[in-house]
Amino acid sequence: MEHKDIMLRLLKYKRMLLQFKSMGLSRIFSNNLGDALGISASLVRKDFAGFRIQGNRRGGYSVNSVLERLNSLLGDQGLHEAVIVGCGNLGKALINHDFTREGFRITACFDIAPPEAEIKRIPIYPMEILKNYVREHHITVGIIAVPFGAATQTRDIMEQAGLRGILNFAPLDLKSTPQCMVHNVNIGLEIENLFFLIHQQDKQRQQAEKDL
Amino acid sequence: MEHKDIMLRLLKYKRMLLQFKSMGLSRIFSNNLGDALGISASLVRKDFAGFRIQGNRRGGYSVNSVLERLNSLLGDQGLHEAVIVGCGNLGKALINHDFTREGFRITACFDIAPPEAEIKRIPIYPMEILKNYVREHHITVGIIAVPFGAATQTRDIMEQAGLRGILNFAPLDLKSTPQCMVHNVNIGLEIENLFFLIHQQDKQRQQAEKDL
DNA sequence: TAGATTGTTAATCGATTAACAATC
DNA sequence: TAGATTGTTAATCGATTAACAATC
Repeated sequence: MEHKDIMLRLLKYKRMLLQFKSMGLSRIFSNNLGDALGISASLVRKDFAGFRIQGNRRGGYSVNSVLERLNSLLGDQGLHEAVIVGCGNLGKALINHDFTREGFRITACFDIAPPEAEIKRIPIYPMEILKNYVREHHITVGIIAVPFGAATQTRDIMEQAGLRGILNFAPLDLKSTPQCMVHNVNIGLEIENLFFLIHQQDKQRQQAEKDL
Repeated sequence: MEHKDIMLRLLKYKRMLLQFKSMGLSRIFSNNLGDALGISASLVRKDFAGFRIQGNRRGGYSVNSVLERLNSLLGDQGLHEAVIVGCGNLGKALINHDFTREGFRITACFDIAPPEAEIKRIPIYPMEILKNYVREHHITVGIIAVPFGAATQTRDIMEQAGLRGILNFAPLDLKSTPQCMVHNVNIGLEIENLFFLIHQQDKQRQQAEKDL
């Protein structure tokens, strides 16, 4: 968990620093960054120290040099490329979305039965082509946007095709392997969780009223 | 963090137990559940004990009675209802998605300029109506599917409308308040994180090769 | 210099795991 | 009974925070 979390924080530092930079700031304190990200200044300094990002004991950190270091750490080789598997509602929505600001773009979509040849210049191919496409274009990351029932099989096909990372939107936890890392985003579970947490809050507040 | 995580686990227990039940199992061991969810048997037993879910020292847990207890804990008052704000690509995709299996349904969508009057029988209203709608229908949870620039303002409008929980898909972290809890799902960040983790893996493997 | 902030170490905190006695 | 599994306590682990000396 450590690794995954600290990595995410590095990305957040980068985004926040870009924002600070666009606002004209050239120096920043661990304090500011912590506040902006909702974490402690200690943690910012610890993270930075761990990745040999150095500051100045008087004037804080230089926005530019931190960004430089972060870019070299994050492997800032321009725009990344990813593919989508599953051209239903969610798949189409993702195709239509512009992720260039986020640092990557969707180059193709795959489906057992492509509903169209292309959407917004992005081609939709049958699944059989996936493996070749991944090889030829050196794709490493794919998104699963297929229904529940097809997800497990799709995952395995994608791993066999040589993909190294998968973001899964199907409503079940797919497992990672050493060859292929899977992160799961379960929208339904997140919503249900909110209902549950609110329910809990209400129960606690009612209890608190009783106690008076 | 504890609370959020253990709650999510309770939901996962429930889903997994429903699956076991549909497969005809009536009793289950902490062992089985742990394996299925990728956590330790100890943790399952600890979670259960914490919520007074009791098992039998010989025969494990009764699927039905655990489910009963979970349902009463999770406040299983039938199908929950949520609304969406933002009727772009993602908003439309979510409207079209059927979440009944996940325990809730979308009852309405809101947009500053509704592109259509309804989609799949789900009405799309102008933002001005949100507050009244939330009050009249006792809605507690909403989904943000608006662009980056509109997100912060939208969040505040939703809180003022009386929503208690928000799932945010806009690419920035919105903050929670005591009145309104926000969970952020940043798709772009998740994808970038995968690229980054793969990059790290490659660096480590290259290093390992060198060390030979 | 005095003041402020980093870099780093030690303390804290919480979650997970291991171990084992209780017991069905 | 013997065996197996829970329930619970203690140990571990890792991440975060607090504190403070170093230093710009």
